[in-house]
Amino acid sequence: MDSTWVDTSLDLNLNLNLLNPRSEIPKREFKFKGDHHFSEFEERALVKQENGVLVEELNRISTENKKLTEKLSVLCKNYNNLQKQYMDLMTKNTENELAMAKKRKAESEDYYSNMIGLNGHTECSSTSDEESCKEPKENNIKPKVYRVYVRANASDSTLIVKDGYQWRKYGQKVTKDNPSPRAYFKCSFAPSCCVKKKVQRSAADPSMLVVTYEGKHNHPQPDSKAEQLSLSPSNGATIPISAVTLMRSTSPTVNLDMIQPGLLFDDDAKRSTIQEIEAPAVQQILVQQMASNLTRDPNFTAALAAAISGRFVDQKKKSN
DNA sequence: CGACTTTGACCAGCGC
DNA sequence: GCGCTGGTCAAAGTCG
Repeated sequence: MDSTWVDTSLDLNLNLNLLNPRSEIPKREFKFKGDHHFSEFEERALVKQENGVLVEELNRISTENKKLTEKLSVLCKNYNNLQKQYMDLMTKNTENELAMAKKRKAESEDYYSNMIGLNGHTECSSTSDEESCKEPKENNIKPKVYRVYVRANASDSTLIVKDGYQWRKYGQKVTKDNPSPRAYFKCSFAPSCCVKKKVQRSAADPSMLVVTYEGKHNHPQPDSKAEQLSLSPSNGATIPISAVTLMRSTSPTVNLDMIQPGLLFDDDAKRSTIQEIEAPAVQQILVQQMASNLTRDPNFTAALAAAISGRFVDQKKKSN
């Protein structure tokens, strides 16, 4: 979907002629009209007339603003519905994939036993936290893997993705298929937490960071304020967590013991598709939220009105 | 001084 | 067995 799905430019439909007293609005010639001096009465009448036109125009703009706000909220509603439907569809597809994988697994038990664990568990599910870290390796159970794509500044070499959790970097490696290094992080908030994440720039699109999460946190999110997943600090931009959730929903959420390994890691083709879907999706959400916030904010409308009136006063001064 | 990052060394898995 | 590769360790360095 194109990011121009909603026009965010504030077309206030200001009749600039309104701001230019030299055009349609009756010219104010207070002092002379030929040899004729306006009387104070005539002068007041002219001002009154002009004020009337302005008030009328202001009312028209307010009405139009209301209409636009309504249209925007309808658009948001429709978008949310579509997103919900899309999520449902994705969930169904994932379930189907898992079912197919199960079927294949049953058919070719030998093949899968060589490639992956036989146990159906996909998460650290043991009773103690310590065990939850060790057991997957011992029993050949792979923890749940989430892959998230995050847009980041291409010039920023740091592989830091703030997601609200506390991470300790324990390694960095240049991999074969990607010139940019891969950084390895462990959750450092709780010593017993075994969640790891890998961050690497996408080979296809250096502006995208590929974040792979492994395992499940066994503690609450330490930074509750960090509901937004922000990009590297240098650019200061943030992506709302809803956007990331959406991205995750489109990326292959996989259970290693169910899906053929090739489907999981040979995902270059998938990745390009994912990027095509995700990048505009994030932009849409940003645009949507910005527009929604702006139209709901009374301060913004007040500031807008002030700016318009200020500009009008400026123009008037200039024309005088 | 403690927490965190960097980086070279080491290890395990895999293919040939 | 050997080499390649990804993942991890741990000592040294850095920073607040």
